[in-house]
Amino acid sequence: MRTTAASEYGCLALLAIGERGEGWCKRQEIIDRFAVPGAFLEQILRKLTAAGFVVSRRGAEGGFRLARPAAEIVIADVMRAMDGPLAPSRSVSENFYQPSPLEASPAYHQLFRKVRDAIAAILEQTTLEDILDAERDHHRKPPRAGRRAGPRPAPRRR
Amino acid sequence: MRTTAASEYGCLALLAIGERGEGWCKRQEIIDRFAVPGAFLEQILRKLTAAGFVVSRRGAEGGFRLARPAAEIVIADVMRAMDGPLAPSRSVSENFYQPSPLEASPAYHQLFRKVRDAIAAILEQTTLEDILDAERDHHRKPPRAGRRAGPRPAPRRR
DNA sequence: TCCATTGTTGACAAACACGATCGACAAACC
DNA sequence: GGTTTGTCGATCGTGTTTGTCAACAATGGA
Repeated sequence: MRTTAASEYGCLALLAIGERGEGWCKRQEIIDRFAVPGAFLEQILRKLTAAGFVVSRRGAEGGFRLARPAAEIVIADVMRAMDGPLAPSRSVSENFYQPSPLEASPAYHQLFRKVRDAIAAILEQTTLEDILDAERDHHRKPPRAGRRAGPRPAPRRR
Repeated sequence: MRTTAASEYGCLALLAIGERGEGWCKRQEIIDRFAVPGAFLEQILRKLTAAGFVVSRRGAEGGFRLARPAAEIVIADVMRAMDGPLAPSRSVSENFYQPSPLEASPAYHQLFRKVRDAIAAILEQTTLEDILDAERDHHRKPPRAGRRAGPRPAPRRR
């Protein structure tokens, strides 16, 4: 039940790019920050551009920038663009359906659909902005064992 | 975020074996019922045996039988035995941990862990007995478009 | 104008996992 | 003994994943 490295790297790249805000984020910055193989990242950035998550600019002072507000970039969409289906089996995928012997068992079919829905529910509800916020939060308070107290900051939902 | 065919076939095999109750279920029966490639299924049955889910008997009238009550066979364990980690990334796996660049981002790391937990929650809670029950249920009432009483039959989309 | 920087493109290739097959063998039953 | 059925180990093609490379194009600055 694994994602690919491409999906992980893609998400991380968006994080690095998003943190730069209006500025242009160079590929090299991403490489330095997350220690991902540069030549591979290049391919991933291409995909992110093609999928419309980021825009690019060449030349000195070039780089990548988000194509739209972070709040409008849904993680589920990012992973689908990189990886294909979120669903554990294509036979229960909304967007990439394909038949499979699994369908011969209604019970399993429904179980797998439940798994798919659970995954989708989380990933569809999370935007890049949520990630950026959480990352900033985490920077402010060094990683402690206990999770914060107090009246939670109102879960940000799109 | 996919499972392998081996995992699907393994689950289906257990279903077929479980349905035979005390009797010995031959490989051929499983092949006939689910249209899975026989030689491949053999490998899967070997794994299921090695993992202690089923026991086997050779010779004419041989076959496979559950090694313990269906209620004690947890689907999560089955899939782990077939596929490895349930987690979407090894960096958030409880049982198969490995480092990954993802850990450089606490926000993503937590998000992925949430996904892992959601998957595990469903699969750890479901036993083969649940599947057997659901399958029987489904047999009693022929596959109709509408789910029981309720207002609209909720358009079946895939 | 020319150069350094940076993204763009397409092709390529190594490594690995997946899905599947085969042949020889071992037990159980008739 | 022969048939049925599971066991084992090896192998293998294919596709995907991960990663590299070289040539090219645009941008900004000297």
